[in-house]
Amino acid sequence: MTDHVSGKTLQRAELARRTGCNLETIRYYEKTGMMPDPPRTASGYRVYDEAHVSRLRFILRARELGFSIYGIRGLLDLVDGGTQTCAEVKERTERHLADVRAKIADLKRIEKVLAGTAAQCSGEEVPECPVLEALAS
Amino acid sequence: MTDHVSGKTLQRAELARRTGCNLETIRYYEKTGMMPDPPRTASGYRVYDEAHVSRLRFILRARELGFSIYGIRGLLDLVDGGTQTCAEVKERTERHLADVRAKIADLKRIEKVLAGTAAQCSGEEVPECPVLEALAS
DNA sequence: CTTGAGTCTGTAGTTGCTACAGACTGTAGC
DNA sequence: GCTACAGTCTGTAGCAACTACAGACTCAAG
Repeated sequence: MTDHVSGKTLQRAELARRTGCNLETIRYYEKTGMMPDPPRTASGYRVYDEAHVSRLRFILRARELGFSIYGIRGLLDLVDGGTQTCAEVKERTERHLADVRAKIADLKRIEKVLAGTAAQCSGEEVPECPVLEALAS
Repeated sequence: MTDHVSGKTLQRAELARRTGCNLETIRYYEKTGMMPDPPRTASGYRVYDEAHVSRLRFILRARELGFSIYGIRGLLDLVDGGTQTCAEVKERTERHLADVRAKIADLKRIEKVLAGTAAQCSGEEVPECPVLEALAS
């Protein structure tokens, strides 16, 4: 662990700490090909640099925005593919945006039902609970 | 399969068809204790009745409303527990409602970011894509 | 030279299903 | 009665997207 190749190098735990990513998740992203296989020390320890930090942040940010692994991989392919075809990125983003909006609509429908039935509850110990009735009917 | 005990009896496939539930999911709900172990024919075939249909519909409806298996199990316990303490059902519903609302808020935030960045896209093949920039920064 | 923290690997667990494989059963036609 | 075929049975493996071990190794400090 005394490799000082060029610039700052990080171990896995440091990368995790700096990105807020779970330690094991880093290995998972590597296994799934989203993160590149990092160089290793003679004893096999992974060595990361600032490029890895950026890459991981990109992935985490996309995750935060609800992109699936599959979707992120697509985005990364575009990034890695040299020519970044903005139109394609835009299209994917908008498709994802449509998904997000559909999910919001779904949840709002659910919210309405839940709020409506809960509001009917007296809170008393009555034999008929409006929520359970709503679910059963 | 010539058991006519009392009332209409259904096989698994019929129960699935009538509730819109996947065939295998029924077995899964049985295994996880949400559906009761149904009686069997001499040869081991599961036999369902209208009570099972209702129960399964209850479960599916709760799933639709985003309750987790764990949450549904709680609801079912209350149902099965004789005295249905409405107050408790209400409390659980409201807790779930809060979860749903939090999820909506989350998705709205995501929507905003996605819509904002996508709007900046020219769609042209420019070297800097605003979406990718937004993710990377 | 030992101790303790960090890392390595592979694998199993999570949630909520879904989809098999391979054996059995039930029914209809001939 | 026999055969074909659909339906059922079981256990187990797979999906996403991680997360959490166990058991072996390595590294730096005291």
